[in-house]
Amino acid sequence: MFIRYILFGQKFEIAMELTPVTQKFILHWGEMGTRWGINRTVAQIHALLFISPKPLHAEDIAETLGVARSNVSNSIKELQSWGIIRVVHVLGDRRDHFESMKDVWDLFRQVLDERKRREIDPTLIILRDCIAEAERTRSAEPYVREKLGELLGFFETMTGWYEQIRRMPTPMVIRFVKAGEKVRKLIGMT
Amino acid sequence: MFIRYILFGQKFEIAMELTPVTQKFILHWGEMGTRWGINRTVAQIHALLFISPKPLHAEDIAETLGVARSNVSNSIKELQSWGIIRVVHVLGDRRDHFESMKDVWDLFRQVLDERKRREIDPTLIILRDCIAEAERTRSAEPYVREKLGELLGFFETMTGWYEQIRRMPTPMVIRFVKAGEKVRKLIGMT
DNA sequence: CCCATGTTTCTGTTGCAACAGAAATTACTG
DNA sequence: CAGTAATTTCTGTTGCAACAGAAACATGGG
Repeated sequence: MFIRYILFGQKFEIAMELTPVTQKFILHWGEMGTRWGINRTVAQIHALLFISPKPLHAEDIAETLGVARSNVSNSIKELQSWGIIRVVHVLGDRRDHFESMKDVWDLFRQVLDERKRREIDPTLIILRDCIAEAERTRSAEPYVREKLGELLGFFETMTGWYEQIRRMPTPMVIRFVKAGEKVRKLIGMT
Repeated sequence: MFIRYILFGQKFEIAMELTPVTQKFILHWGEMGTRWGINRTVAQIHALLFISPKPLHAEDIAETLGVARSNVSNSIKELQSWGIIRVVHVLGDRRDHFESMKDVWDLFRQVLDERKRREIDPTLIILRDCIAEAERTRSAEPYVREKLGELLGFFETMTGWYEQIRRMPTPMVIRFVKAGEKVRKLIGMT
């Protein structure tokens, strides 16, 4: 969010202020992030890149959000690990520029995929482990085994379902979701 | 998780150790909590109550998990605010005992409801606000308006869909989810 | 009405993620 | 192969959520 110009053969840039609307959105997105276990700054940077019409470089981001350059660097790395931003290059500029995944549906799918990989899959493993060990050693109370089993069943059903959705192309997912009422009736009849 | 006994007319209780399986589960659940923006201790307490065959009182919980009594008190309040644990009373015992919602599907539905109420609904409001203001003042770039609109559309579609699911009784939800493949085909044909 | 038991609130402490700024490293250019 | 621009890594700091323990408060029973 800089304005760039050249004067007497020298480059200048001044930080462009965010509009109130943009600010409000970025701040809210940051708060939402914290509620979902994502660092506030990371979420803010993502919000900024998401609504930015053009890719931004790290200095831009640092200046616009008022955080340290190093902080941006690490946050960018975090966002990359989530696979939701990528590096692009601008002609005549050596600096890395970053842009967010722009399609909302793809974006959320990507986040869900990552969360599944990082959190749900390990949980499935742990639950299976626990159940196996409880079964083997007979140490745990039957009730514990029962409950862990129910939890595992739940997660397995849900991931299985997600795998289905996951394979659909975006337009089909949208159709699927929007057909909620219709589907409900169909299933109700089954 | 205490063993209680009476000796020479005096009550004794000793803290019962958690089985390795139970420990493993509680610790993992705690970590999962932190990843989703929920306090570790809160999540651990919930895990403990979930797999406990009988309601536990605060002292029990504090002793078993090795945290301060006051910490348990506040965490309990937090869990109650999520609506996933409730107070029960045991005959001949003045203390409050707590038990978790026991049905996995109900439990997750409850959590989803709360998250929607706390996070999604406010986000919808903010987004509508932002878009309205951008529309009114014409201050924001068209691109920003466009992106905010897409985001709003996404959230509206998803919440609309969730409302549908929300109204189904649990067995129907399960059927619905398990019928994933079938539904996919139905929609594909639509 | 007082004592015992149980719970919540208050207050000060602590551990750690988040962070800034400096230093080191890497990549480019003329 | 300097010299500069860009980025990452390192190191020390800080703010705050999480927490423990004490104090205050509530409740029930004899």
